[in-house]
This record gives sequence, C-alpha cells and structure tokens, in this order.
Amino acid sequence: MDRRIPVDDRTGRRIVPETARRADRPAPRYGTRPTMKDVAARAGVGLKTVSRVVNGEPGVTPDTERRVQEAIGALGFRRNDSARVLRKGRTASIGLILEDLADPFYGPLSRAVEEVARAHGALLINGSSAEDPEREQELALALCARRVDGLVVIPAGDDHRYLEPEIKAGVATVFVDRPAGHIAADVVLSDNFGGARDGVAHLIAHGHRRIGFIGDMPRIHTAAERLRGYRAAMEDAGIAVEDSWMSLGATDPGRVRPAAEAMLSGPAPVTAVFSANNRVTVTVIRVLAEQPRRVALVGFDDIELADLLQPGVTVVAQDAAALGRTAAERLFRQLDGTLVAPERIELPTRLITRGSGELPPAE
Amino acid sequence: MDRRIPVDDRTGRRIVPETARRADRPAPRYGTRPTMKDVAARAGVGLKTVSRVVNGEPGVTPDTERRVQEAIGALGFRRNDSARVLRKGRTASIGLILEDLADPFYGPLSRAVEEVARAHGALLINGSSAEDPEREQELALALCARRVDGLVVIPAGDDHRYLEPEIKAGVATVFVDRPAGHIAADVVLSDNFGGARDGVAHLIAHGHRRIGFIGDMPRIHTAAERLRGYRAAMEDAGIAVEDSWMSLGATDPGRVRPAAEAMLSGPAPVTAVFSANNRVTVTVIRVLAEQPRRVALVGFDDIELADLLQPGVTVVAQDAAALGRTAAERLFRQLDGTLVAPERIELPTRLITRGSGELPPAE
DNA sequence: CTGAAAGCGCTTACAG
DNA sequence: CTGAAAGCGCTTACAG
Repeated sequence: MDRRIPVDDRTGRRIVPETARRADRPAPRYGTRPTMKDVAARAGVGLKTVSRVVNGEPGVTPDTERRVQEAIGALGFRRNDSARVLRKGRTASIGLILEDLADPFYGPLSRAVEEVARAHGALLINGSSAEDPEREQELALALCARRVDGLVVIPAGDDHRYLEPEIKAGVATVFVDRPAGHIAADVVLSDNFGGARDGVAHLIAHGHRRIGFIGDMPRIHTAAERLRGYRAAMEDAGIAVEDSWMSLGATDPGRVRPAAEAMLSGPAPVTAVFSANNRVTVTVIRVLAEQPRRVALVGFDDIELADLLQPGVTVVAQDAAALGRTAAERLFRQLDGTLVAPERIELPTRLITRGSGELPPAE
Repeated sequence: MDRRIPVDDRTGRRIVPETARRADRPAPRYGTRPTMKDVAARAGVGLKTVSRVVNGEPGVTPDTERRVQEAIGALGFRRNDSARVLRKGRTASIGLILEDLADPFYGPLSRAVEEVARAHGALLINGSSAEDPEREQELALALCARRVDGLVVIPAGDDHRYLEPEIKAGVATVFVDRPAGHIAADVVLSDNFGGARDGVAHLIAHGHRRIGFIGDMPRIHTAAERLRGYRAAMEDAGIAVEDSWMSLGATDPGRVRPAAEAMLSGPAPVTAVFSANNRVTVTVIRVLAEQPRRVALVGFDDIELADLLQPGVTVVAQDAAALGRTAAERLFRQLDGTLVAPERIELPTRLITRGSGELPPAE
C-alpha cells in the first residue's frame, strides 16, 4: 500500500485532497441564482417572453429568442420548478413508501415504479418505513405536504384513515403488497394464499405429511395469507396440523433459526419446511444444510443463486417488478381521471421447482 | 381457484371491485385544498397567527391556538411545503442518481443515504441512470430545477462540467463509486485497485499462475481500476499476462458466459478466474459449475448466499452502505458550510475466504 | 409578437 | 400577543 497517502486510523479510509480547488462557491443561498427577471433584464425583454422561451412556447421572433438564450447561457439560469409547481398545481412527482430499499424484493419494485413515473414525466421520492406504522404515516404525510401527485404505499400499519383527507383532496393512492386498512383504495397484491397453498400442496404431493411453516409476524397481511394457504393445503389433504409445526414472528436469523431447529428435533420432526418469505428462506437453508437428514424445502419469494445451491431451492415466485409497474400504472390512471371505483388486483405467483421441494420424506 | 372471481386472460390477474366506493372525490385540483387563508378566515384570526400555530412558533394564546387547531382539523388543512420551499430557499430534499435500483449493490447504498437524509430532516429523490450518461445529466438537471439542496451521484458519464453552474449556485454535490469527470468535487470510492490486487494475489498465493480476469466495460472507472489491480498483482509475482486471459465488456450473461468459456478451453486454460463485479460473478459461478475440472474463483463484491454454495465463493467485499453513508454525511457537511476543498475518500475492501479462492490449480 | 398585472400559498420583516 | 404588507419565482389571463 502506498504509505504516502494519509489513512484515517479508525475507519481505514484514505483521505486525499483533490488537486483542483472547489470553484469559488458563494454561500449556498438560493438568492444567488438568477431568475427569469434577471434574464429578462439582461435580454432587454419582458418576463413573459423569457417564460415563453424557457418553456418552448410559440410566438417569439428568432431574434428575440436568440437574445434570451444568450442571457440564459451567460447567467446560468435554470428554471425554478418549485415556483412553477406552486403556480401550476401538479408537482410531477410521486412518492413510494416501502419497508426497506435494502431488501432485494423492493429494489426491482421501486425501479419498476420509477420507470412508469418517468414515462409520465414524473420523479420518484422513495421512503423506507422500516416496518414502523408511525414512520409510514409520518413519511406519507410529509410527501403529501410536498404535494406529490400520488402515493404508492407498501403499508406497515393497518389503519390508513389518516390518508382520507389527502385522498379527498386529490392525492392519487395505490397500495401494494398489502391492503389498505379502514379506507377504500386501489390495492395490488400477489396471490399469497394461492401461492402458499400450491407450494405446500407440492410438498404433500411428494409424500410429506409433517410439514413446518415459518413465517413473518401474523399482523402482516402477506404472512397471514400465506399461513391460510398452508392450512388450506393441509386440510385439503386431510392432514391435521400440529401447533408445533407453525412458527410466526420476526424474520431475523435470531428468531428463525431456533424456530426451525425446534421443528426439526424431537421425536416426530417435520420432514419438510415451507418458509414464507425470502429472509426466512435464507436462514432456513442454512439450518437445513446442518441437518443430518435431508429435509425438503419450498420458499415463498425467489432468491438469487437459488438454482446453484445443492439441491436447488424450489420457490413460489412473485413478480416484484410487475407489482410495482401495475400499481404505478393504476396511479397514473387515477390522475388521468380514468378510474372510478377502487379495485383489488391480484397477480399470480409461479412455482419454480429446482430440487429442494421434490425431496422425499427422510427415513 | 375460486372461479367466481373474474380473471384477466392475458395477465392472469384477478380483478375484484372493492366493496366500498371511493370517497366522493373532487376533481384532483390543488385549488380544492384549504390554505392558511381559509384556516384564518374560519378561526377568525390573521394569516400570520395560523402560520405561527402550524409551525409551532411561540406567542399565541392557548385560546387562539385552540381555535386555529379546530379550524385546521375541520378543514383538513395541511401546509403546502411547495410554497414554503419557495419562500425559504432550502427544499430539505436531496437527489441520488445511481445506475439501477434493482441491482442488489445499490439498494443498501440508497437506504444508507436515505437514513442520513432523514437524520437531517430531508427527503430523498432516487433516479436510475441505467448507465446512460445522457439520462444521468437529464436527471441531475431535473433535480437541480426542483432545487434539491444536494446531489449524490454515481456517475454514468465521464464529463460533469454540466454541473458546474449548479455547484456554483450552491447545490452540494458528492460523487460515489466513481470519480467526477473534469470538475473538482468530493468523491467517495472503494479501494478498487487494492481490493482487486489483493484478490488476485490470494489466487497466486494458492499456486495459480494462469488467472483470468472478466470485468465490466473499460470506460467504467471501477472496471479499469480493478483491471489495474489484477495487472499489478500479476506483475508483482513476475507473471506475464496473456491477452486471452482478460475480457472486458458488458456484464450480461450473453457476453460473460462465452468469455469465461473461452478462457477455460484450449490447450492452456486458466486455472482460476477473478470476476470483477457481482453480476459477472453470478454468471461465472454458473459456468464453473459445468466444468469438468475445479477452477478457483475470487469475485469482487459480495453476493447473498455465497457462503452456501459448494465451494463457498471467496470475494473481495466492499461496503455499499458505508459508501452511501459517507457520501451523504459529506453532502450535509457541505451544506453546513463546514467544508472547504473537495476531497477523495477511499474506503477499504475486505477479502472473505470461503473456499472457491483457496482451490489449488487443477491437474 | 410582446409584456404588465395578478396570483399560487406560504414566510419575512415590521408595526401595533 | 397579533396581523397587514411585501415578496419568493414562476404562470395565467389579459391587453396591446
């Protein structure tokens, strides 16, 4: 390592001053930016003429336009959209509230929303609720205060009456992944019930009867629906579910690991596990790898590299990007005024078999 | 499946009308929202008094405050931050331009930026450049027009002179992951050169001499730096690198797969591969799994489940969240006026050995 | 083709 | 403790 470069001992960072000096920057005040008035003065025209040029409106002589453009360039003018927004009403921006952008499920969803927004000339403001209802509300209302045109919400809470005045005032709103609580609103969901039921039925079809279920906290809609799917599949097969086969709670390894280990021990352990979301699946895979017997696994949500593990991980995949795209399209249709009554749209899931779900019961 | 529910044949979606009707929503015009003026009229006070109550400023009698609060509640008033922003100057929002939010590298980075922004009371607007310099510029300037207080940029292009007027006008700017082009600005990078050199040296230490390098397009700074690290390690070991061992280009499987296969075939194939980013690594893992001989692998960037593959994947990990956090903190220090000259901050990488990088050469 | 006046919904700087 | 006036930087609705 080049020891001439100073290194911060605590963080290990190397700190190098850039050779060039920062451009002689004035105090960061907005007053320092030129306005249309400044451009008008310099070009010797009226304010409205500058506005016409900046917005590409017709009715300006080529010569006048040239003078205005010259002034814009010389002054480094850039239209202040804050002012424009105030006058025009629409902000051409929408908000997306999700749980955590660092979760691989939400990245593609957010990107899909962004693409639809972009196609409609709108920017996207992202906010992470961290699964905290209060933070969700705080974020949603802050976005409304910024006068976003619409809101796509992956709810953390289960009561959204706080949004009623906003919706009445014209803020388009679509809920995704989980339904809204106590208000009528558009909702876009995956078929959590059907997907889980199919996944569990798949394990049953491969000879399993003692099947464990590990899921998220029961107050979360998707977790409850997936549990319902599990119960339905078991009931369809005439299997009486034992309480010790089901475990719902936080999705962190500290909770999931002992839960999985408990089901896999004792006199009559489960021979298969249905893990009800991506984070649970990752931990369950780790636990199963340590087991002496082969235990079958089907997970809800696809995970990267699932096909390269041995065995490959069979999953019930949902299409995160399609959820985002569908919700955003619906949002802009609300803004167009095309829509009337709120709807609940359910997207299908897909069972992808890769090996872990096709293992027969051990013994 | 419940066949009473209508299903869209093309998409497989189920469409269910929500039972409750959408609240009798007026046309989505902002004029319909109550303003401070309306609140003042209803409460029988002046505009400024409403402003005081809304902003929690002192100097209002409890009785007056009560009347104002009542009017706010009855009218469903919410302060219009667009107007506030126009008057105050700062928007309390920052922009983040990255390549693609759907890439697992950027999710944690974005989340880290968001957390710092939140701590400073600011919202975050995300934009994906899709690795297109024009789109990066378009996004950056759109954000400046919205008067974001600052910009965190993971650049797609290599010329950022277009930002000079904005920076001069007071828009705080920090570049991350790749340096700025042709302007002096704060930059936060990983130690791409050192990390790659260490990773390749690790392979050499395990007996390899014929080592392949597969990376991103050479115009991308990180790709060039990592290649430089590869060359340095090889040179340090006195190994003459053959052209056929190096392959730079797009990171999609369609390009990476044949590149990897080419190095692994012929009379003198490589015995180890250094894959220079997460997406390349994923494809290389797939190719190596199909090889008759064991080929060693070290990848730049960590990937989820890398420890569960057989063998586990040895990687040079960078800390995406730390990159984002460091950049955002730097941004707010610029806004505080604490900073003077632009700096280049380099974060260390970390070699994580899991098996694939410790395989000896085959034969 | 061009521009002066009013106004979007707030905050600022004052005055009472 | 309270409020009227001016202004942030644009667009709208007019008039010339």
